[in-house]
Amino acid sequence: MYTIGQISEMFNLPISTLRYYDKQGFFPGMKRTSGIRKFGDEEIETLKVIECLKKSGLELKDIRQFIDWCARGPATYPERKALFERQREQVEGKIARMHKVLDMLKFKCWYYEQALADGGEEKIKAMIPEGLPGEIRAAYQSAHQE
Amino acid sequence: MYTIGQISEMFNLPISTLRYYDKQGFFPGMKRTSGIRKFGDEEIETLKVIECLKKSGLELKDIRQFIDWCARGPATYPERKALFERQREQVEGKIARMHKVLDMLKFKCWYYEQALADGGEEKIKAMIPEGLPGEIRAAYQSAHQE
DNA sequence: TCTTGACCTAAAGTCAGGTTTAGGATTTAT
DNA sequence: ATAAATCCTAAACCTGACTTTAGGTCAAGA
Repeated sequence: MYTIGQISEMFNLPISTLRYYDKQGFFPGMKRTSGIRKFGDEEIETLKVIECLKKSGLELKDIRQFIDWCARGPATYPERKALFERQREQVEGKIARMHKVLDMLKFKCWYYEQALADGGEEKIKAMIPEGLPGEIRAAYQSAHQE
Repeated sequence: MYTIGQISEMFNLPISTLRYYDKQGFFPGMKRTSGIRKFGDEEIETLKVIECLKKSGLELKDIRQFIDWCARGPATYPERKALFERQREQVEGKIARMHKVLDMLKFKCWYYEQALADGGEEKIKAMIPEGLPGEIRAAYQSAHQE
């Protein structure tokens, strides 16, 4: 069993955030001794899931909904499964979009490297898109499609 | 030249957002005819860069800083280059973290599929982590390390 | 015993990034 | 020429996710 301060260090989250999560109902079974919160294995796993679902783009109220499903037992397995499948798709899409962002950034890195070497942008601008070197052209086109 | 409504459709952004960006100084050279905004190629490229930098995790005030650098000419090439290199690293890190999130989600998808098949979680919980099938064990361990 | 550090609550405050509202002006189609 | 759609501004409002404040309780070491 851990105190709020230990969990704060463990997860690198402010104490105020942990209290806020508790107030929002994320730790329904948490024990206390004379008012002081005791975080156990269950709460630690919950925090891992909160972090995961947050990073997947879910809002706290929807994470709260998941916590409620957990408390309602096996009858909600289908909802929980569907949630994770949905978030999995979301994250797969997100990663794909991030690769496009990365292509734009790669192009811009090259662009300013050239601009710095040439002392201006005119020469580069005239190269877009046909005259760009192969790898850069691919990044440019990936970033500018649609 | 395009009206705000056309740009709104083109980028799938609310008109109010475009006006908000304008008010924040993102289109310093934008023309108007009798008060009505005219978006040109420059503004379109700016919007693409805003979208890219936003998705890379940059705040609007830092994107605004970049716009100001652009207006100050070639003297700021080093700052602009450094910005894109920094954001490129950020996004590479972000993608790596998203793969870990994805591993957690894959594990949870499998978990609830099993729970649904078994009618309970006891059997699965007893398998963690040694008894898990290879691919699932890898995802579990990737998601639970540190 | 006393004091210091870690814990507690409720309620108000903060911040980013917009969105809505209210009241007009302009442009386009009929 | 008039009606409908689209544009404008300033200012107030909103949302999510915390954080800070103010005032107090608890536990462990000197």
